[in-house]
Amino acid sequence: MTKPPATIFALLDCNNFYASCERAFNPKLRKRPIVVLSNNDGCVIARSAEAKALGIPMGAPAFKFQPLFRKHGVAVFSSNFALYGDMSRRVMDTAARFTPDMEIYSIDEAFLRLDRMHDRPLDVARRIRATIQQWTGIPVSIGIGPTKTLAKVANRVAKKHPEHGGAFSLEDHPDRDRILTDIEIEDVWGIGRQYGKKLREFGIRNALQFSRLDKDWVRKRMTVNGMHTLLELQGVPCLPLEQTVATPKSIVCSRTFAGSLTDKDKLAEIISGYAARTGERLRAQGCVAGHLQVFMLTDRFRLDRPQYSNAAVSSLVAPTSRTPDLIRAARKVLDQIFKPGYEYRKAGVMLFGIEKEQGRRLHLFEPSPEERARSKAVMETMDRINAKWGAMTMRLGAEGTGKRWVMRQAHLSPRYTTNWRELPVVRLD
DNA sequence: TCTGGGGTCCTAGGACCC
DNA sequence: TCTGGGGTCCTAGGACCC
Repeated sequence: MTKPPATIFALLDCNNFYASCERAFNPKLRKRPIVVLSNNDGCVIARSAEAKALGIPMGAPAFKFQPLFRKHGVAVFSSNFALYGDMSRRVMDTAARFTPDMEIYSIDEAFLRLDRMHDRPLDVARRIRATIQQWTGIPVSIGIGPTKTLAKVANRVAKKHPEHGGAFSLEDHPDRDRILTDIEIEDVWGIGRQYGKKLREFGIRNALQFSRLDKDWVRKRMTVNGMHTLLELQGVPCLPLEQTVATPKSIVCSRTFAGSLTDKDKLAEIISGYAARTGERLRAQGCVAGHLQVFMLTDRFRLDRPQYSNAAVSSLVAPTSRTPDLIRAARKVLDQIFKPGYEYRKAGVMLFGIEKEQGRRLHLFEPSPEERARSKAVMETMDRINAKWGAMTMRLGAEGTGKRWVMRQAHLSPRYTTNWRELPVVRLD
């Protein structure tokens, strides 16, 4: 009997993705430190290499770092997810030309399988990298290993040591032990702050030490997931390439407001807007939802103010993706949980009980087929218009007519690739 | 004034049933 | 009053990821 050929995983990861997206359309930003801020321009969620070198940490509150930004000429951007999402698609489409065995893991990462190809994995990786750079302007790093977890490790090495040219392979690497020794325990994929702290109490400080622990000991303390991490570090694949896109279990839209809010009608408009956004995403997945939750809370950082938070669920009469149904349910829940006199700082809408619309069993209280077809057509038209002309071009009255005043976005870049009115202009002087 | 948003999975323990 | 084992389902909490 011949052994099945070993799998070879590659992890492709965009370097400082959001910062790189901003830079791709603005050559003046080359070499300049860049930070991208969260919603409301609250905290730093992405940094260019230059910004990291200035010691700006991930999650840094923007207001505390203003002086540093000014002093070093840091280019500051509000997050522009329309741009990042579209750039992500371009990167992924480019990678997919090289192999069909690909799992899009996040907006800026993909796992690929590089066995079953003619050329050496490292050579393929270098070609993928160069092509993505050329076609999209986004720099990526690629790590290669016999398991996903080791591919992650290799990716770290590729990022940290530029002398490898952005691609590094750990398969059959003679010095694997030394490399694993250099990986801090919290930097292992699947081991976060809590487990890291716990492991350090046992004297486990790096990936190599962890990989030599007893399987059952790890399982008992870190669940089956921790055991998988252990085995994967030893080169035993436990996590397969997931190529089918699963139906989401939940869809959330929530925001922290730029200021606080006491007015129930305004809150109702905002929550209606969130319900509409979840509906759009639900329909984009071809799904319907059975339950809708609304939650709201006061400012958790202002302990001198009265605190209140609450959430409640409404079961929809029949699973639906129609925006009016979702808004109606959300407003009903708001009536239940709203308490006057509090300054609300954050609210959100969550859908769950999600299933594919096609082929599902119909519910007793389902609208008639004619009614369903008609409302489906209305929703589709709305989604098409908003896709073409920008989000919220067309919306329901319940969402309010005011501007999106609740969100602060003082440093927003143009939607270069997804809006005709914001295309970049090239001047040849 | 100022600290994001969106997800997944696992386990322990309680309620309930036979 | 004490006495059992085994199974399922649900929820809360805790961990992780980007």
